[in-house]
Amino acid sequence: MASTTPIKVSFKAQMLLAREDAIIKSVNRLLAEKGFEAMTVDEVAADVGIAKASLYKHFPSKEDLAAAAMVSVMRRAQAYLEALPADSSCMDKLRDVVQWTMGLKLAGEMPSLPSQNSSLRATLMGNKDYMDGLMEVSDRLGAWIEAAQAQGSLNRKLPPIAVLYTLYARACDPVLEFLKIGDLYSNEEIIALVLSTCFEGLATR
Amino acid sequence: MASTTPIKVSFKAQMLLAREDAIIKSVNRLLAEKGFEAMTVDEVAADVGIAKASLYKHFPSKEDLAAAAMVSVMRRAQAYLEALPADSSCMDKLRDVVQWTMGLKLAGEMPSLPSQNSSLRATLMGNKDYMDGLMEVSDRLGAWIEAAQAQGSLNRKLPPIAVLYTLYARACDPVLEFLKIGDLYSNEEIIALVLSTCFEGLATR
DNA sequence: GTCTATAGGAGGATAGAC
DNA sequence: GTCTATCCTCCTATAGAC
Repeated sequence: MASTTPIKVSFKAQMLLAREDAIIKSVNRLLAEKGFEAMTVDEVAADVGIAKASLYKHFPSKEDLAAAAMVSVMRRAQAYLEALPADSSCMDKLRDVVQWTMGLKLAGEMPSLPSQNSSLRATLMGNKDYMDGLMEVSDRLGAWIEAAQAQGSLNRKLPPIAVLYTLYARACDPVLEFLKIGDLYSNEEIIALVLSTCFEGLATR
Repeated sequence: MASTTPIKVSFKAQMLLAREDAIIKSVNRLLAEKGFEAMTVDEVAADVGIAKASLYKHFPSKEDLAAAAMVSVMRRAQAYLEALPADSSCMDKLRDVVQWTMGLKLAGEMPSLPSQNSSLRATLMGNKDYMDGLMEVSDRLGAWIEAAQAQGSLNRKLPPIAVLYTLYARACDPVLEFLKIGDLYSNEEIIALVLSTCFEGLATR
């Protein structure tokens, strides 16, 4: 008995995690598709294939569902930052990250949250996993930004915080979806275009 | 009797228009503050100071309220474009327009609509005033973009449509509100920063 | 933890008197 | 056209059986 119990517990815990992963995956996709307000908990339940009440056993509110999706994305971002080649220049790293986030967005894997909803903001701010991830990512990017400025490749006149926000904003840039709807360019071309306007600007160099 | 009737009618019509202007003004402000989904018709009615049912005598739906606000903004944009000095270069005109839209946004006068909501999209698409305004504005900006490219001040490698979208996107750039919340810079400084990153880019020139 | 069924409430829209 | 009062749908969240 004592020898089987740990295995059983571990198995159940694994099932639990697998289900929660499936939930987060659905939430992530639906958030990317329709946004927080338009996404309903019924849809999430239907998409996962479980009853709505079961969802609420895993996550106490719709806001927490969204927060879990954001934590998931943040973890992926951290992993991506970690995996960047150490011999890249800081400027290239910044380019890579922006490119990666835009790829996520175009692939329908970037949750889009209203920056205005207050109950959601409160939940996010109270979520330690999310805030820690956000802080770490911001610190890393901030360090690269300052290094790139010191090296002279990034415009020294721009406050690092403004640069950071500008990079973050590419993850929810409406230009991406507009160009995608226009259907004139491939995802790669769209990313290259927006990446260019972001770093090189609209004006001729 | 016959002599007073036209005056009475005109007066009543003027009152009607004045009230609708007040409604649109409230809608505009609330849309800028909270966005379409978070704004409730009850709030609009309370803000205007009339009953909700009265609102529905003027506008048949919440979507039409938002559309009216967008038409209003579009008219202001058309007037602004019209008033730009004819001797300015096309590049300067584009800069001026973007600067103006960002000023509107920072002043809380730029309605923010979700690009995803389908019923709203349908109403907007079906609104001739809005579509006509959008077309005219786009045509004007498009002409300036192509002229600026021909003249060499705007990057020739960028498709004009991508440039147009990029300029439009400044009207709802989250970087503006983030920097405003940070409270480190004045509105003018924020606008100058974003304008610079938009046209000159993040990389050193 | 999963289900069915339902509470509870917000919010868009309307009825009908004046 | 303005009001009060109400309808009705949708959606978050929960109760309670298994």
